[in-house]
Amino acid sequence: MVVFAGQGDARRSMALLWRTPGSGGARSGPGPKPGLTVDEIVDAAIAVADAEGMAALSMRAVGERLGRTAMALYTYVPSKSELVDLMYDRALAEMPTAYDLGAGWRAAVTAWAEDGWSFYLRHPWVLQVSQARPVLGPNEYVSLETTLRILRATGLEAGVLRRLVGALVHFVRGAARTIAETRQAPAATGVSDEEWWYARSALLLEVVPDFTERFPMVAWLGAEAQDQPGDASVPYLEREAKATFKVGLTVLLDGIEAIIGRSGHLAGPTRPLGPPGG
Amino acid sequence: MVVFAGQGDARRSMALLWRTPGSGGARSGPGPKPGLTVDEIVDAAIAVADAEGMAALSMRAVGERLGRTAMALYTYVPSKSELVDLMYDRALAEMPTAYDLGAGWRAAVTAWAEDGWSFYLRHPWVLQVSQARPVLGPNEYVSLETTLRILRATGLEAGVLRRLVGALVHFVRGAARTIAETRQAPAATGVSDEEWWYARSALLLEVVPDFTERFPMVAWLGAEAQDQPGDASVPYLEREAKATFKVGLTVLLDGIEAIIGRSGHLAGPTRPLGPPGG
DNA sequence: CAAGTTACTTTATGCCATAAGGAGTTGCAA
DNA sequence: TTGCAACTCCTTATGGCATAAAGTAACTTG
Repeated sequence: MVVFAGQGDARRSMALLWRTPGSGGARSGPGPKPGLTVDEIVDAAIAVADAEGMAALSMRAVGERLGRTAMALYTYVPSKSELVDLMYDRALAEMPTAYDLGAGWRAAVTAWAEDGWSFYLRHPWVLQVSQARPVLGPNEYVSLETTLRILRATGLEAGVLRRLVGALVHFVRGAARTIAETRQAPAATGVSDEEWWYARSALLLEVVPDFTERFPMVAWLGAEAQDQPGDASVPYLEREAKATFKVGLTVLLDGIEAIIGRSGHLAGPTRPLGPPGG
Repeated sequence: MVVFAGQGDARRSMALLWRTPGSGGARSGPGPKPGLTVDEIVDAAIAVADAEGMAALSMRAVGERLGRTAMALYTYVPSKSELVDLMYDRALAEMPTAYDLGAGWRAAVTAWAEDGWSFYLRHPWVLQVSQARPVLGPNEYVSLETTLRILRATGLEAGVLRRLVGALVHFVRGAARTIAETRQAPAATGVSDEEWWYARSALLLEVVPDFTERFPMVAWLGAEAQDQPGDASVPYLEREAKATFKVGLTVLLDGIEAIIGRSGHLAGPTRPLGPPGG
């Protein structure tokens, strides 16, 4: 039998994620009582990442917040990367798990997307957790199940549904990422967005005096943006990002409606809409 | 007059990006001749990032590729972050700058999105360059101008157009990111996707024996995915990601058509479609 | 030819994750 | 009751990172 590299570690991290008995809290045997729990460490780590960004998340920073050294954490968590996995899954628990389909799938998807949007803005670092080797934790699946329950109401077949979920998630994450990164930047660099843009656009015109001739469409769009009135209490970039989110979502939902119309005509009687008994 | 922090540095990096005279190549004055150019360094850095990912991009690695120490690079480039900006803008130069609108905007946007897709897969690290403080280099604007020239053909007004560009970019980047991260992972961890998934899903069923009952929709969608025949030469994840990209793009384009239809009816005669003389 | 400028190196500082090796605490078995 | 094994938590490497500081050598201009 082939034993893949790290399979032992994989078992431990799965146990941690799913809170298999014995992986979480108080022990019985000899030795000093644990002064911390995995949950406390995960919470502290989330607090650090929320406040100072993923880049500032170090084992030392988390340990300090709990009155320990960096190395103390390794008693509870195998490595930083497993800690990030735990943070990710724990944060995901904040996502709502039920949506009312009474007003139709479109309203439900809109609510879901808005919830995702505000979730990512609450925890911007989540967007930096790689999806390559996904965190197969309980809340990832709860969240996916919730999304699928909504989208099943479109009546589309499984293959299209699967890809639709992907496309929607790509869009929501991408839209949120813009603001998430924007919000990290001032804290990280000590320069506000206004200062930065003011200085940079002055420099741009200095270095590229013929900007308007070289990039007429860009200049035109920029000029039109100036004209818009706006609530000054919300920074311009945030207002614009939210507007992009709304427009994009409308477009996506309109597109889904179009596909539903087509598949209804083309495919005749629809395929089964879910698992037996769903 | 207020001098913002780092404005001097900002001027230098703008000069580097836009290749203002004196910022690039051979000098005249005393001292040894420069053995390198900024371009050579940027190319070497891109080569490192393409081959080993953004995480492996260190000043040492770039220097080594050029037979220098890490510190030698600081003669040419103010810091690593400026180097990344230069890499970003230089890579962006690969994006096509002209699209035929003869077959309509829909065909052109599709071609544009496909080009973006393959660009991001050629240079996955580009997706890790923060958009918070955008790299205001020439090729960013060339690329934006190109996109706008295509989308102007939709006849939509400036505000909607601006947000549409954002939404499309979010989607393309998001879709590409999935594969980009997937491709980095095996090299970074030494475990192939197949091995990883095989081990992980076995563990999942072991830790969560009641998976199908807890997540019926997820299980259903997973089962349906198994049934699909597929070209075995392309890894499953990549095939699926490409399919997500195609479905999502179709949905977006259908949605744009829907919006065009509505705005035509509601807004009456359209607003000017671009800059004067565009 | 001397002086100043510049390319490039070595060395040092202070971060980071984490391996290794204690030190002290606790429960259980002899 | 004693002593050992297990355990938490600490200190101290080790090797990576960006980059500051200072040194060396090459080159041009006065």
